[in-house]
This record gives sequence, C-alpha cells and structure tokens, in this order.
Amino acid sequence: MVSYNGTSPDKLTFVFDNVNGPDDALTHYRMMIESKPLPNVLPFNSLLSRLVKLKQYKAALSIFNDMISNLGIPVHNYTLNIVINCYCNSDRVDFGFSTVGAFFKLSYMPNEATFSPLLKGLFRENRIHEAQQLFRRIVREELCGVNNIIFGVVIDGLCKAGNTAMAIQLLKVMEKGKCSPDTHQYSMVIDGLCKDRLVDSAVKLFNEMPEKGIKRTVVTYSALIHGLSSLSRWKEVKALWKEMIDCNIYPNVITYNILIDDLCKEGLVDKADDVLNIMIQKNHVPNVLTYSALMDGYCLQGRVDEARKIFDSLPGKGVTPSTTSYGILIHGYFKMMKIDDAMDLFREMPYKGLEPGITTFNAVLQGLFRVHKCSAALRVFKEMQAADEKPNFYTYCIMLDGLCGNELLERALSLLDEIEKKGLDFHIHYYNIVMDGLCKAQKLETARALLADLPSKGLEPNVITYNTIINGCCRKGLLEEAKDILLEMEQRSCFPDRGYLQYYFTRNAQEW
DNA sequence: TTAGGGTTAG
Repeated sequence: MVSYNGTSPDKLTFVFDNVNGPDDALTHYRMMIESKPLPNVLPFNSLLSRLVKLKQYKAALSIFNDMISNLGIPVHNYTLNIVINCYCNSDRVDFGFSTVGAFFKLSYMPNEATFSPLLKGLFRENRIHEAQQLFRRIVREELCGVNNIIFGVVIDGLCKAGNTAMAIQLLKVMEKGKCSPDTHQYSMVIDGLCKDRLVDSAVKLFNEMPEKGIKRTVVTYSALIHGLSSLSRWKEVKALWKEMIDCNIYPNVITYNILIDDLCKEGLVDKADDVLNIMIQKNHVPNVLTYSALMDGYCLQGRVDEARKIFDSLPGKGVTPSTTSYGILIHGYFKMMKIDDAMDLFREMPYKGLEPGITTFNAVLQGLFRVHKCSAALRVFKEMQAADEKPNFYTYCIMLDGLCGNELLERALSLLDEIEKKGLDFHIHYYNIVMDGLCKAQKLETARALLADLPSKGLEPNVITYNTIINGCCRKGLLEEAKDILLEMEQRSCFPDRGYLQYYFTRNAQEW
C-alpha cells in the first residue's frame, strides 16, 4: 500500500506517486483510517494532493467529506486549502468560499494558498468583478500577503477577461513593490494585448523586457508572432522570427502551428505548406493542430479534396483526427455543396469515439438548411439536444434563419417562443431574424406585432431591427411609415451592439 | 504536505 519515502516510518513522509485514480486512492485511504495509531495529517494531505494532481477533484472531495464525518481524522489548514482548490477547479467557487469559514472554526488563518484558488476560480467562472473586489480586499484589509502567485493569477484573469489595461497597471504596481513581475506575467499581458488586437502596445511591452532584465522565451515570441501574423504584418513577423533565432530561442511546434494557421487564414495555404516542410526538416513533429490548420486553409480556398487527402493521411502519420478536424472537413464539404460527404463524416464521428460538439452541430444544421433539407436539420437539432449538447447563440440564429429561409415561419415563431421560455441567452437578434423572414414573406403585420412586443420582453430594438422593418415597409410601398421609423431610430441614436457585430462578422467570414 | 505560470484550431 503506502510506500514510505526513506526507511524511517516515523517520519511519515508518504509517497502516493503510484496512485493512478480514485479507486486506488480510496483503497489507500481505507487502509490509513484503519491503521492504529491513526497517521497524522501529512499522509491525508499527500493523498488529496495526489488526486488534485490527477485532476480528480470529485474523488478528493468525497474522501475529504468522509474525513470530516469520522471523528479523529486530522484536518489542518493545508487540508482546507486543498479542498478549496478542488471546489474552485470544479466550478464551485461558492463552496470554496463556504469552506473558508472552517478555518476560523478550527482556529486557523487563511493564507495566500487559500485566496489564490478562490481568485482563479472567480475568474474561471467569469465573475470578473467579484475577483477584482476580492483582490482589492486582500490588499486593503491584508487578508493575506500579496505574492507573485496572487499577482500572477489576477493578471492572467484580467488578460483573459480582456482587461489588459488593468493588467498592465498591475505589472507596474509589481515593479514598484517587493515582488517583481517575471517572464510569465509579461507573456500573459503581451498575449492578452495581441488578442485584443492592441499589437503595438504588445510590441512596446515586449521591447521593455530586456531593459528590465526580464527574459523573453519562445512563448513570448510565439504570442507576439501570433498577434502580428493575425493582422497580416508579415514583414514584422519575419524580422521577429529571425531575431528570435539570433537570440538562440528556437520556435517550437506551437510557434510553427501559429504561423501555418495564420498563413492559411490569409489564403496563403501553399506558403503554409512550405512552412510545414521546413518544420519537418527541423525535426519538429507536426500534430493534429498543424494538419487541421492546413485542412482549414485548403477548405477556405474551396480545395476540399486536398483537405480530405490530409485527413486521410493522418492515421498513417500516427495522428488521430480530432473533433475539430472532422468539423473543418464537414464545413468544407457543405461549403462545396458535397452534402453526402459531409453527412458521412458526421455520422462516422461516434464510431471513432468523437462527440460532434456544438460547433460541428452548428455547421451541419447550417449546411442542411442551405440545401433546404429542413426535416433532416430538425432531426439533427433533436439529436443534438438528446446528446445533451446545449444550443448556443449561433445555433439559434442558424435555426431561426434556416426555418425562415425555408418558409417555415410558424415553426420559427414557435422556436422563438421556446427560446424565450428557456429564459437564457435571449437576444434581440433572434427577433431580427424572424422579423426579416416575416417581412420577406410579406407578413409585415406579424413583424410589426413582434416589434411592438419587444419592450414587454425587456428587449430594445437595435439598428438592425429598425432596418428590417424599414425594408419591410419599403417592400410594401409604405414609405411614410418607413420614414417615421427612420426618425424614431435617429432620435434614439441606436447602433449595432457587440454581440451582433460578432455574429455578423462570423456570418460573413463563413460566407453564410 | 497547500496556491501559479504564460503561446496554436473548426
């Protein structure tokens, strides 16, 4: 069972490296609680830590619950920190916060290792404001020290939430204080800035690194290269690539994948293929992401047969196609109206142990509606829900658009009703799609009624809503009404919101 | 014995 690290059992330094899963852990736990005298807290903590390392948070929590229900089994502050970490990693931050109370009951004080998982968990659950508030409280009320790890968690969370400005401020706070930022934190912020398309600010920060004695690594370079190449700033990419190698920092598989992917997205798939060959010459092993990027590049060019060739060659290369590889090819086939090929692949996925995922379902639904196979699309929509795959914003847009575009307006209206009843993710754009469908079908009355109903649903018409109705009126020759709506729209100075722009961008990017 | 760490896909 438990192996001692060393020869002296009284040191009680247990090693659980051989524990490979929850069952193993439970066996060890049972033996520990049956042994007399009961071991001290260390092996219990080690066992729970091992489960955390294996990402078996549920198993760790169920052992912990057993520990507290059995009198005599020791629980210390380290144990509680492990438990909080488990909750936070299973999207149950609130249970994590409840556990903090146990510290005081047991006369312990929470420390940095208590608060950093809580902060990380709040960011993970997208509770950005609460995370920021907690961080401020930690600093102001000195709930614990603020070390490099806490700063790192907050900077990472802020960057991922798109608040790079505040992340940069924190870097500055760190520079003035005791714990200086390191290469990880700089790389996080550079990556965050690039993702926000603020590449010039990223370059500025990147240039500051050597002056401050902070090393750049392949990760720093990769993040910046991605930022530049996604904006087609190829000259700078080339210069940066050369500079990186001159500094004896060598691109890894991820760096090559980034370059290949961005070249493909630019339509330069043959150049991307050259990069693949260079990568292989340099003894880097391309992986499923490399090949998926290339497949996508070929599909974007309408060269779906070449994408298929790559897909078919994967097993021979020891690479297993992923859900995404399938999704790319399915989408490519639909785009070229090769419906049977697309559906064959879609049906093959479960046999390969792959679940389609929401994006693939969306591609299939979109493709089927496009070729007017509405009953097949409705069947897939049902299958999707049966597979417990929750429709997202795009799914509903595709469904509503597909139903309206195929003269199934009644069905679109009842789906709108269903979405509304679910109460989640309710968006003005769903109405815009249906109103557009109604206007095109000369059912202006029903469209007007939907428009009039919007305030009661807590929705505000946006510029698209107005444009749709104006178009509908013009189509019917009701120019005066169109003019009135235009005036109302101008008075309210409404603009497209971010959600719509995102949708619109995706729709056009996919040549919907 | 507890907390983190960064770069790639549809």
